[in-house]
Amino acid sequence: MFFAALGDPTRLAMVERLADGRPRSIARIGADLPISRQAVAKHVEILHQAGLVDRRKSGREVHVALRREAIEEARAWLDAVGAQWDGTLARLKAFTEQA
Amino acid sequence: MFFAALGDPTRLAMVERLADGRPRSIARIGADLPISRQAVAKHVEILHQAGLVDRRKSGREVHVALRREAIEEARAWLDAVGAQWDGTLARLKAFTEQA
DNA sequence: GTGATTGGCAACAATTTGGTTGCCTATTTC
DNA sequence: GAAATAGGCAACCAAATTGTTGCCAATCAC
Repeated sequence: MFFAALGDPTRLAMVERLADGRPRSIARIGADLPISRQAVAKHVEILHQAGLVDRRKSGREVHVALRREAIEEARAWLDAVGAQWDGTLARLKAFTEQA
Repeated sequence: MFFAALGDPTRLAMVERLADGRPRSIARIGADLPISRQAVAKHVEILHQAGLVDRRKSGREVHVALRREAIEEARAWLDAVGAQWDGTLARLKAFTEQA
């Protein structure tokens, strides 16, 4: 799940750092975190399964990059919730049904 | 935490239904869920601690309402991530430091 | 007042999660 | 080639999460 992946503080910090768009190796991601490389690898795996990051192998390293589309998906979900709240969605629905 | 509260599928479903802006009692929220009322109450408590819902006691019932500001906060976070990606944030920072 | 309904509290069980360590292979670097 | 570095795999552990049940108090409906 999407939000679940962002729900862990360690992963949220990872995402925030990757948000500059620059890919990083697993070792590099873990460099400023107080956990083992294996723990970092597990978090990356969870982010990957949630569709939040891409992994590209290059030599002995794996470069992890944030997927921009994933962020936009999450925004779209929140927009939908906000729209429903406004009643905008209901009005839009009425309009499309009429047309 | 914010995203963690949205990370559970049951709670996500609750939020989606509450997104119409209408408060509901705990019993009412649980009516179409396959879990006990006590489990529902626990989920509501988690949503409340995350700042996602308000609770208003009325007689023997507790009315639970989604907090619109919470949704906007989440959107703001995602916007910030997107902005950093664009470099917009970096440019904004350069601007404010110059001023 | 009796009975049903709403919700709180506490104890408990099962599963998931977040972390560790040890060992292995592959790839650089010298 | 030897040593160091990057990462995968598996076993294991502790703590948190998600759910349950039983019981209790308050309130509503008749």
